[in-house]
Amino acid sequence: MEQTSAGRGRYHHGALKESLIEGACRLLADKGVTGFSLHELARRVGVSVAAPYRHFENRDALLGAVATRGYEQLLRILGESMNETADPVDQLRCFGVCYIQFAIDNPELFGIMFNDRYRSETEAAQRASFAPMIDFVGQAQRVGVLTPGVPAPEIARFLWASAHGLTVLHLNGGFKALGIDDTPRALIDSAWSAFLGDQPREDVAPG
Amino acid sequence: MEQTSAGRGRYHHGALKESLIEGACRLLADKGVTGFSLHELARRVGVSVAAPYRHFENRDALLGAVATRGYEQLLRILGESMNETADPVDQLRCFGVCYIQFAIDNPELFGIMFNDRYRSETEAAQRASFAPMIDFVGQAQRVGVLTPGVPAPEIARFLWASAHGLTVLHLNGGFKALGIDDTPRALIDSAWSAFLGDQPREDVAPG
DNA sequence: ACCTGAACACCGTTCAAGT
DNA sequence: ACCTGAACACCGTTCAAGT
Repeated sequence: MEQTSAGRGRYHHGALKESLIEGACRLLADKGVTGFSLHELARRVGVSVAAPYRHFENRDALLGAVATRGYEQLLRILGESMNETADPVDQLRCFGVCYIQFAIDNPELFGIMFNDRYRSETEAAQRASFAPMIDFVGQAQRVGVLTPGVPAPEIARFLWASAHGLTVLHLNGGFKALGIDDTPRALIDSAWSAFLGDQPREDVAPG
Repeated sequence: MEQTSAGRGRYHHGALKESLIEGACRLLADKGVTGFSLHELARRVGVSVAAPYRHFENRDALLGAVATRGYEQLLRILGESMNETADPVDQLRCFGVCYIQFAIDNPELFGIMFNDRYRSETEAAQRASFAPMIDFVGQAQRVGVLTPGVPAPEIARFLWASAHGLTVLHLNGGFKALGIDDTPRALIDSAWSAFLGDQPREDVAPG
């Protein structure tokens, strides 16, 4: 065998830890949490079953690292999307729509991110994902589109929570029998209309 | 060995299926989904490892039955609590508080109930739990405390979703760093104040 | 320091066999 | 019809041993 990717390639890898995380992300997406196994991951990455234990204390620690990647990916998506408009209300709406879409695109990853089992691993990344949301609420308050009476973290928390609940119920199929438009955009518009006003803006021209 | 409980007691049980579900509920609460195993369940119930397969197609089907029990229990709790007052707004508040409290008391069960994995088993029970909520929203609309313009199922869905999101974030510890009162009651009051008015009623005298 | 080989206890599921 | 016994492939984790 030739040396693998990273250069030094002593036994098998130069960067096994990174390969494990990437492989784990794919394996999780393929098989779900229940189908996820360290044996198969080791097989896929081409390494012995014991090798991952040099880099992660156990299965939970590895899945915690995957969940953390999830938060980083979500943060990046939210950042990109919310920068497409300067209107604070549209930014908040963007957050909700992207949040639901992210969960639809990565259901197994999303399912892991809020599991108490991995909290110690994901805590920091979760807080980092939450921070920009608070900023945008603060901006909306300063512009006068949200009441300044309530602390921004409290409003942000509620917007996050309701987006989260809508997402879970949507993934769970809870809206199918209700005969309601259940696109991410429609869910958010309808849910947040009491806060953000009833008429969503049409196609926003990028900056 | 003497005959067990139910009477006929041919080999071991009269009602193995019921024993399995009850044992599974306890095992789930003890060990969580990840720690839950059919081998240990069979051991606890005092039956061979193959026996459960006469009553459930597989592990998922058994956990689906447990999740269904969860919905039935939640429905009972909601019903009891919401009957303690006749005021529609207090009834809705009751729903939110009970919902969060149920999840705090049964975190592993709650975690299973909204997993897509068991949806086919839980679908009907979930809809049944959701129905009274729609009724109460309808009543609140007729009394004029909620706008009649929006269909009741849509409002109910949103209240459920936001309660669900608050619950998950709360269980996940997401409110600890924010320095906010995070009792179930405070979470619901703050979250729903825009819909249900700002001043929650004090102790309601029962019927 | 980083990885392999081999092993252990445990798990989901199956199936022939018992009553 | 309902259950047992025995088995299979698989999994999480450990540990002595290799380079």
